[in-house]
Amino acid sequence: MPPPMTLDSSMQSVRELLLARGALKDDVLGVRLSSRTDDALVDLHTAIDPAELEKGFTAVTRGSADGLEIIRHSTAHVMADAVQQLFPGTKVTFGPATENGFYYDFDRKGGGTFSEDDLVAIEAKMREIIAQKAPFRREPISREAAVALFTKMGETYKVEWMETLPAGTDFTVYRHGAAGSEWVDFCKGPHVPHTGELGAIKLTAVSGTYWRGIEGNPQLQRIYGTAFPDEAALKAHLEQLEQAKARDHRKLGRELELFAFDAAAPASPFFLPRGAKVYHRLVDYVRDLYVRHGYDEVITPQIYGNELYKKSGHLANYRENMYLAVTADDFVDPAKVDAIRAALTAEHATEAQLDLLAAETRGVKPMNCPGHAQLFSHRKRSYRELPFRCADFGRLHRYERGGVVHGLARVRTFCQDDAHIFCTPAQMQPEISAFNALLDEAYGTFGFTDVRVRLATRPEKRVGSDALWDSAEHALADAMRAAGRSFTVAEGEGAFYGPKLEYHVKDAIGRSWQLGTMQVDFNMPERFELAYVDHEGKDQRPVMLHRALLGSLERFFAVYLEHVAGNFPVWLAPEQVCILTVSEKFEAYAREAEQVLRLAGVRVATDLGPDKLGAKIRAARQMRYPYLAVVGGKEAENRALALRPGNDDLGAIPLAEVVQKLLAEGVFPRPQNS
RNA sequence: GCCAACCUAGCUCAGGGGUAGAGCAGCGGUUUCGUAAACCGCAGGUCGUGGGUUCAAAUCCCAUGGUUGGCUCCA
Repeated sequence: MPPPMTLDSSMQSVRELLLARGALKDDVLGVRLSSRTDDALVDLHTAIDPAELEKGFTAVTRGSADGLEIIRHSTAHVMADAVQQLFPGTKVTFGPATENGFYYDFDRKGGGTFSEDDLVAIEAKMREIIAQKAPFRREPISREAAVALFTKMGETYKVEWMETLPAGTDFTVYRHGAAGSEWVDFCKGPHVPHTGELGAIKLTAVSGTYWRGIEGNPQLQRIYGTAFPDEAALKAHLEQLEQAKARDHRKLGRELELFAFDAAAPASPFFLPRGAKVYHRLVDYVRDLYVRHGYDEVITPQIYGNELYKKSGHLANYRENMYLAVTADDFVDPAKVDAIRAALTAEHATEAQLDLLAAETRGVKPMNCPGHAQLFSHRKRSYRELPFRCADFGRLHRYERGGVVHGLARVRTFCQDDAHIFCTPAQMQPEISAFNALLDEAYGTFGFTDVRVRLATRPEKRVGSDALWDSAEHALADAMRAAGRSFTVAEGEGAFYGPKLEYHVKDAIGRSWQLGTMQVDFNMPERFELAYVDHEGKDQRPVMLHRALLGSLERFFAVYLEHVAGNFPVWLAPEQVCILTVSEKFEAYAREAEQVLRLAGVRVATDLGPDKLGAKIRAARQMRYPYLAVVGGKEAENRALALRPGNDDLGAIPLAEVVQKLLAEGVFPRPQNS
């Protein structure tokens, strides 16, 4: 063990400082210092200048968000300790706390993997370490000593990481365990006082990952776990996971007969009649918005010759995600087939290869934008036509790798409520503002009130001048400010052709989803040499705004289905009401009532079978019809329906009134003034 | 694609070398019933697929398809 570095005599541990002030409560794990802007979270082990504490601090307790992070980070250390005890020769890499727990990435000796049985053993070993209540210790160390120590330990990943750290970085190690058999990690902390502070732990999963997240780097084994201040909090977390499972859209989709998947077309949904009704209602709702917000819908081809995708850049940059459409005639010349195969599979296709693909192959569209650019340039355009808001519900196909597909949320065929707005540079800002208003209306309709926006700015690899980027980014930012909306900036995360706004919503159980997007694109108009004639008769280059409201409708279907846990509102539900007979004696009237509702345009289901009413209500509730309508002797006699929304009971209502009520509730939601 | 796991009736799941099971759903019958499960019966599966080991494979092994959880969080 290298000797600890001598500390500046003015430094004192946070523990001592708090103790002297009488502020060291049992549940305090550290402090947040007001004097520091970043890395303000400091544990009890850390030595600081007492003056720093004087400037103000907040005690970090076990129950706080900061405390939770400390607990989880320390639990990750304990897990790594357990793993190295049970599996000697395993190398450690990174092990951070995360939003829902923690993980640690390992390189197991000989490239071995961990099984779920291993997790059980590791968790048992962790509990042993925790029971020892062994103290954590923090130790500042010189770069040279750290490199020497971890080199000697054979921790090559740690050493590699140290070598990437800039000069002047403070190096520290943390140890825990009994003297003589301490587990040590190169770590900046913070950590709990001793392992006894931990306890409510659970290892949850094991997965493969790559060193520093880069494909091609050595394959590591990641073990996931979670930890909480106490067992009750852990139990609550696990129960919440169960709840999320209960409203999983894949489960609801099956149970409510909305959609299905089949190995005949992996990751491609079959929308069943009930699901298709909802899907079409969603599309028609967006169309209803479009009418009032000045969009024009177009219908464009599914398959294009690849010249188009060469022009747009997709063939060079997106072909691994594209489906090709072939015909028997494409296979008559074997030499050509070989050349096409070579061009398709080349990591960086040459210009000649791209030309070959463009000339000889067709692609199924993965995006609408190239087709819309083509449509725009189909004839001469005047400034009087702008902005041209070109909407398209075209079906898109993208080949997604097997591991990333997920129910309806990530599929290989889908449709977006997509539109491209062709406008002048001066029109950008008002168009963006108008889109915000449109988006507010739509999201409000679906009950997504917690909307967060990220502005993704210019990436390193980009096209267009800095002046254009400035104006594009300002247009997005100014429009957001004008609408009084806050946003965060995601530096360098924009698309190569322009910056974008990403709209994220939180669903009913607090999960965040990206739905809408607004992108400013200078690239595509350039590539397609798009032009409009200005009022002086000169050609000008339009800007393309690429925007989606709900995003992929498949994905939105999934998000919304989980958000409402299957309980669609009357305007969207596959069937708005289900008629139930008290006994089969009332079938005739029930059928008549069904017909009246149906002819009026109400979506209606029936259960006229021989079951008892209680059983029918139970079954109908499980199908989540917004309204149940009971038909018995009284209703048949009075030409009424006993209407039951949810668990409520409105009693008998005349049939004609029911029709009016359901029609009124079934229209697309609109703001008051439109 | 990579790591781990799973795949048995339409759905949820039992069975883990020795003749394929249950509940729900479906179908038939009895009951004709007033607000979250009436009763009786019938039918339904080459245990994802292909190969192997074995006297014998749903069960063990290999391959393959599909599915699920991960592969963004940085010492």
